[in-house]
Amino acid sequence: MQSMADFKPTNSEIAILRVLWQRGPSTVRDVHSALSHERDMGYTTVLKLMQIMAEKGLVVRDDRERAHVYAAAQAQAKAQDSLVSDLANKVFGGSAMKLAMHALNQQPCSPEELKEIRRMLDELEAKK
Amino acid sequence: MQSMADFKPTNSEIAILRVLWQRGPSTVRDVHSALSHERDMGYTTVLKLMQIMAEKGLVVRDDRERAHVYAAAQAQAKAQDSLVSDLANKVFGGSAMKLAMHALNQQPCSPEELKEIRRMLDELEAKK
DNA sequence: TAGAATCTACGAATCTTTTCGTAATTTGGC
DNA sequence: GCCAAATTACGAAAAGATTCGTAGATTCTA
Repeated sequence: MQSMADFKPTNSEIAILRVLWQRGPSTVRDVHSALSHERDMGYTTVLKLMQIMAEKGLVVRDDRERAHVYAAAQAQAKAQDSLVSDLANKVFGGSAMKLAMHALNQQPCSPEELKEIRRMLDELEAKK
Repeated sequence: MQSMADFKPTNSEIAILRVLWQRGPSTVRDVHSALSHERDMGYTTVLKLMQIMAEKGLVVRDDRERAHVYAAAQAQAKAQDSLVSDLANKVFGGSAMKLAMHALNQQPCSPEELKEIRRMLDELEAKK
């Protein structure tokens, strides 16, 4: 079991990971196109960032083709958990529950969403 | 009503805010002492950070005494909300509920905590 | 096959964050 | 009053994150 204490993507890196999670393995051009809708970044800027991410192990690179194909090294859910737990530690004294309560309180939920959460709580309780 | 879209403390700044929220208005020495248990930071490093935070408006400074007294400019709950919403936007497509579900799933909750959450959900539903 | 387009590599500039040393000032103890 | 201790101000170095230009290689197209 790896600790993953070193999974700390920067904001730009998160933006890139988001694209990779959504699109699956992608080239620099793919990512650049996807990001260009929201961000104003040069092509080589994205390239450089992705090269650095490969060095850091945030992404894996397949360079069999001329246009290298990058994929997120971590599953989205796992990465999300790391980031949630990081925030819990930084600003909620380590309590993920407090974090959850703030999240639920600050954004209106639809009745379906509320139901979904209750269902999840039931499961949690059952698993106990 | 201020938008607060610019409330983006860095990690060190969050560590300092945490102390100010916990202790209330504090001097640089207070904060440095509190942080020294977990971090290895020089006194003037903390001082400089807090001066910068005052410039940015993250803290307010009372300089009537020789040892200036700093206080967090935002209530803890408000700041927590900003950071939660920021994370939701960055990695959960803006959905605070998804964030909450990840938080609840990844850390075991006590029965009391589960009850507390259900109570909160009831309130949310009632308020609708 | 020549030229245009596309790609990677990489150095370097810039900007932000974090760090701390030094100087100057004030306070407190003796 | 004097000296040691504590404080602020501030410059600047170090480290980290972001940006992009240019060079060189490969591929595509006419």
